[in-house]
Amino acid sequence: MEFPSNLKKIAKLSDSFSEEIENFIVRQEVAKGKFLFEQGKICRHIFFIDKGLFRVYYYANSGKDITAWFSAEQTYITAIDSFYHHKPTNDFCEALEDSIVYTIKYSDFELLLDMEDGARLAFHVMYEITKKMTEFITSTKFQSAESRYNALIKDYPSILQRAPLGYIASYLGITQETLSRIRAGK
Amino acid sequence: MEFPSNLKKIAKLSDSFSEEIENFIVRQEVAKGKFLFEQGKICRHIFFIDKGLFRVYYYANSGKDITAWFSAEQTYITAIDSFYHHKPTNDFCEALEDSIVYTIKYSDFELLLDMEDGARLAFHVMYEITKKMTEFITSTKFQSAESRYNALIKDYPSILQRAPLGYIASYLGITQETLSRIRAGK
DNA sequence: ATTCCTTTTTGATTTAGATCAAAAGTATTC
DNA sequence: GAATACTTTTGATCTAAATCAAAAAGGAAT
Repeated sequence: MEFPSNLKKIAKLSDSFSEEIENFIVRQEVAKGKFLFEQGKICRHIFFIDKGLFRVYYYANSGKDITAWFSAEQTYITAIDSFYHHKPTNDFCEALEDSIVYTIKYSDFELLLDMEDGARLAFHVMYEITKKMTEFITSTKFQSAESRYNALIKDYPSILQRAPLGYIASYLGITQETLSRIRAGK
Repeated sequence: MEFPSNLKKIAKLSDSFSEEIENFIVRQEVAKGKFLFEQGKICRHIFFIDKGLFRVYYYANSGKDITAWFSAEQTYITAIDSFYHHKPTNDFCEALEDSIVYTIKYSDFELLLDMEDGARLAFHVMYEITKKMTEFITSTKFQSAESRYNALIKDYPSILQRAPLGYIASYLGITQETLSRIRAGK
């Protein structure tokens, strides 16, 4: 299992704890088009993506669906508010490719929290999520659509081959038409 | 001390741990205009605001300063990447009012992580930060300047009396002129 | 008061990106 | 292959918000 050994290093986990983790983590194959969580339901897991690509999205009041996030290899996804407070989420998380994830369910996560080094894991996971959000927020304020697009393909070059244009556009907060024009070089 | 007793309930901490916390938490008065952290320096604390108001901001390439966050009573602030990895932050955090904060330094935070219930604290703090960010990101995508403004004053009514218009405008990602016109009702 | 300085408002113009609409490409299925 | 659906591009127009500029309104200091 690739995942815990990476984690152990990054989150500075002890040998015993990272062995222990394996008892709680479940490997899961997710076919393209399947969902990790859905609007109206409770998200009961944290997911670590080993392979594949996911899109988190929601429906705006206007009715159109808006991409909140993409998540690919070596990142975490969950609907944090739903996971933590056991309440329905407003988001969908769909596999855009056949994927493999490692999952941990809330009750096991709670057990891990109470173990030695559990805090390091919790903090690490939340840190990674927070960092991604911080970068995104900074990248949107007062940046033109074009520079946001350039920033995306710089640190995520494969996204263009892997996701439809419309999904990418709403992630960037622009319309598909505008994104198409940007790509064409105006 | 008000802070730990709140925290104990919210983050489901044990009696002994929430007593223990008090040994690590330092109360600090921060005069208006003073900084909790600054660009180029390492942010070595997590701050919990008991009273007052802070603005986190950075300088864009254009040279203008942009408000990343406001933080008022009962919220946490830190420069998470700097705090976790001991590297210089890019942000400033300035007190907009005479304020009182509770601080914990990294080395003590590490000690807490290793204690029983430390994970609950870590997860709780990070959860609160993440939640705020998620809401902000959702509120910006495809929302007009006016509705973003309305959303802000709805869950933060006092901000108008407490922060200059220019700071609020850059937080919303709009110019001060536009915000002024929105307030005037066009 | 008067002056100086900061913050906010108002006005005129420009522009990035939305919207509406249709055409062109690319896949998938029969 | 034609027929069907998506997906992406191109075109024309419209609009929200930026930009540039200056006036007004508040505060603080003399």
